[in-house]
Amino acid sequence: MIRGSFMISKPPGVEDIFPDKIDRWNFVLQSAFSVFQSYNYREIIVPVMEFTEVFARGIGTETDIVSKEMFTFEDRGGRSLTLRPEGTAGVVRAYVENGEYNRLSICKFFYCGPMFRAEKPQRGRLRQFNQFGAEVFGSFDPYYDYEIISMVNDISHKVGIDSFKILINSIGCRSCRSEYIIKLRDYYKSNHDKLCKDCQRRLETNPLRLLDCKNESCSSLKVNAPAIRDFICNDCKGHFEKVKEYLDLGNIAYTEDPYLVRGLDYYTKTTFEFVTDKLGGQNAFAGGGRYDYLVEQFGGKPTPGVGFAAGIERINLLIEDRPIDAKGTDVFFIHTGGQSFMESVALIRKLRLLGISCDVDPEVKGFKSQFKRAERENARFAVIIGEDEVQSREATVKDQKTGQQEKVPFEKLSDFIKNNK
RNA sequence: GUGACUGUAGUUCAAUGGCAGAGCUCUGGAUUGUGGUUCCAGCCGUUGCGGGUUCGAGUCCCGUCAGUCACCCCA
Repeated sequence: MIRGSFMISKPPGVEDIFPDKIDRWNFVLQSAFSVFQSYNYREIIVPVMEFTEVFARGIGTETDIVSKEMFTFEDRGGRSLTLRPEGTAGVVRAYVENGEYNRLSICKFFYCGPMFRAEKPQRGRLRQFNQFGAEVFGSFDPYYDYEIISMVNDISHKVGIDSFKILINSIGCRSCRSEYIIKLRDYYKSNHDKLCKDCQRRLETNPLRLLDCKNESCSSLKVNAPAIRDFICNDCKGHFEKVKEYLDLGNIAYTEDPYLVRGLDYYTKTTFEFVTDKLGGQNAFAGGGRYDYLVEQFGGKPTPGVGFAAGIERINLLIEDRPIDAKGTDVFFIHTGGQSFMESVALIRKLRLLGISCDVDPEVKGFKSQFKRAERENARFAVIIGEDEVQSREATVKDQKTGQQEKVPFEKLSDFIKNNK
């Protein structure tokens, strides 16, 4: 901080991302995009801001996300707006609002962008964070559950995440799940006194989450708790078996976790999470599942769906030791000022118009500092336009990798760079 | 949101309550116009911020802000 000035700082839990981190960022996004393309998914861009109703109805008013983690404010007309805490609800709203289900029987989308949750920040847990994700609309087929999981698996390998586990579960459909929840609630009610305070509240608000509690006395009750797999209907059971069959076929290893319960109410049947032990408490870097009633909840024609979202910052943390090629400029010009600089500027303009990346320091400095700068800019070539070169109309081109240099006439410079870079 | 810990130069870290320092980075130089290694020199601070105790506070106390970790939750 400069003395006498006052610091304007960023709000907690948001990040500035400088160029040295952008190479890794782009590598992750490009890897994801190329996998999306290989599965024939197409990009959709939806607003980061929606009417609060979109998330309240979509995600569920009793969830942690909606009840305490949303950035919500009023517009000037007094309508309640919210910065999106996740991507699916907005995509579903757009799908329904534009009547997309009338066009194609199956729609496959991917998206990426910032999400916002008012949580207490921690490493790998930000208030503004970025996700990419995908959604499929229009099919009950378990093939698509597999396709989504397979796609996340491919992206994870492609970006170089060393060790991760895929947890999968089925939480049933509308009918069998509610039957299960009644049984679950009965079981825990009879053990009400052994539950921690949080769980006594969960018993009313979100009984599925009882299975998630790490409190010792609560988790010991889990052993004898009714398990969802004993309650799901034949349809859900068959669906889950088929998903696993596809995963086996694709040689994709997974771990069944009968207690995997996700914090969004819209899921049905398949849920999954990609987890790692390298992110502390933030162990999931991707997650998703099926949501067969969400579209009709938004007033659309009943249309099933399945999707996932992955956290870009968390993925970056997982691969931060992995070297990424840093892109530098093609040519850094070295000059001695005056006419030498004027010739350089003219040549730079020509090369740039031909798509060759050039840079130069306009100040007159020693060769030593200019070469240092060329090094730092990761230049492929250093081109010297000094007094001798202006006289002979030949540039001295130094290959920064080999250290070799040669004379190249001004008019042949662009061809030389193009052919050798 | 609850609890614990941390906060010193651009950065990584030192400094029994007694003159705020080092490595790296950065800038310049080591005989005419050549980077990465080496050597020399230089720049960089109201010790996160605000109070208090003290002859004296980077150090102790209170508050505040931010970060980290755990809980919670999830990407």
